Amino acid sequence: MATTRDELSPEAQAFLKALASPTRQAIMWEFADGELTVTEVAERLGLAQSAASTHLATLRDAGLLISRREWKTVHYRPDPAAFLRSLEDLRGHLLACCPPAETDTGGDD
Amino acid sequence: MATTRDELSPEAQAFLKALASPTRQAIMWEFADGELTVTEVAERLGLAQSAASTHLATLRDAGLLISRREWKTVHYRPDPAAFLRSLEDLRGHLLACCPPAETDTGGDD
DNA sequence: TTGTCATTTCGCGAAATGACGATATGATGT
DNA sequence: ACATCATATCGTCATTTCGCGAAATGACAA
Repeated sequence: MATTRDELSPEAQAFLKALASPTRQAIMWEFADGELTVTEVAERLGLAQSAASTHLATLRDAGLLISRREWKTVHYRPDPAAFLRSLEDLRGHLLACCPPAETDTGGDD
Repeated sequence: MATTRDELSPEAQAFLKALASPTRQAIMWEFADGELTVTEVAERLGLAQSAASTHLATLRDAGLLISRREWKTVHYRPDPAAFLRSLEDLRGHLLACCPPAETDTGGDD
């Protein structure tokens, strides 16, 4: 049983704070094309390079992205396993404190 | 199909912003006991009543809580159907942009 | 109507966030 | 060594958020 009434895991907390920003959401959606560098993200989003770097670091720290250094450039890439874990943690906590009515049609998932 | 590469639904956006606050997370976990009034939440969390009211309104606006007025007092209650919808929307978007690698360890759950 | 209780809204100051430009670090090539 | 490119970090400023107390709103009783 992974979820109690305790606080969220630090990863899930960071996950929420990271994705609460519309800018960082937009950054995440860009990764459908695969890996991206800091400069590429900055150009696509119309952000300063420093801003893109900070946001990517936040997303990496939150477990949403993985960074890989290739010579000069750093390539960022989604980490589905990690963010699915946070997502499950979050859902577990929500269902633990606030279960759907038992009188419903029955469990499906 | 509910999820495209588009932006998150406004509900899901509000959901994320609402739960990004540790204080509002703590408020949510209190609802395991059922309905709570503004004053009760303020007392349990050690918050000023006005602060509790604002946070509860934020959570309600984000679809996490439902408010029900009974005479003088307002009773708040979780809305599992709504926040599960936001959770699914969020997961759909993340899986759309960042699908788990097929060559990865393989999905098991 | 007046009075009381619970909640909401307002005003304020402190702290966090997000953007930028400028600078520092790291890696590569000459 | 120096120069260059990509990234990370720093300093600053504007905006937002979060806490509080005080005042306004709404619901009920007398």
